[in-house]
Amino acid sequence: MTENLIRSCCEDVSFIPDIKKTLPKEKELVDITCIYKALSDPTRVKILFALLKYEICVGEMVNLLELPQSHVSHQLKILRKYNIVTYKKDKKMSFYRIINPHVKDLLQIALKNVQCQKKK
Amino acid sequence: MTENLIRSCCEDVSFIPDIKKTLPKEKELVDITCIYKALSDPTRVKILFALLKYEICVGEMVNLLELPQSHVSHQLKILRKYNIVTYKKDKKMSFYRIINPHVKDLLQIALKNVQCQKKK
DNA sequence: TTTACATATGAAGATTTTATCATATGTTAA
DNA sequence: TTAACATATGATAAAATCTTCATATGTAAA
Repeated sequence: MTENLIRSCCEDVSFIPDIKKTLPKEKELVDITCIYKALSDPTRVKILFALLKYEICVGEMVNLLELPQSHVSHQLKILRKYNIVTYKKDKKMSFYRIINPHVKDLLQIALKNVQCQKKK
Repeated sequence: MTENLIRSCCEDVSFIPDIKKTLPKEKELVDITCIYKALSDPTRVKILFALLKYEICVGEMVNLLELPQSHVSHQLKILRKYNIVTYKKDKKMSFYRIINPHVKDLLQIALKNVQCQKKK
């Protein structure tokens, strides 16, 4: 990570406007953090790991997670809000699946990150 | 995302224990969410985008972000807590850089995600 | 049309996170 | 040693999030 970093210097702040230009704008920054917020809860991450392989209905998630049904539904609502999952109704049940194409990569990187840090 | 998903069925819950085995354990789930928590604030993400290219001291970040110095320091403390950045002292100043090897990928994916969603 | 089942939502307290002010620490220069 | 500067920390109020209970909605079977 350390290669070729440009070292700034407090005496010369002239390049600060240049850095500013390269950075994402406020609106974009907030949007970027949305996906991280969506993934920063263990219940939601567990749901998503399951949904990587399976299309699962709410009742099964409740079994899987051993949490109150309302809690699971609320977490699913959050995942829907951020456009990470969608669902289709079949009889009385709602079957969920992932629609965001980047979630899988994000999950895998975070998992690798944990396993990598464990070694130290 | 939809290809080859195994469709579960509430009548047959026998496979639930099998899914459970494949999922990360509670401790690991919490660890996974840590990196997302670290990245789920716009100020921290902005700092990290800058640190992708530059090694920057706190005073410059204050200039860059136009936020109170204490706020910037607190955010840096959080990034240190999660082992995402480190710093070295030079004269009176602290120069920060990224040490986590996965942050760059995570940032790029989230950025792509935003740009991708904008198109819709 | 009742009844039961599956899921979703509202409300509210507990917890966590964010943002700011005031101040402490540590370093360099006078 | 004192003063000035750069950064870090403590305290705290405000905002957001998590979690649960109670209940609403919607569907299908009796």
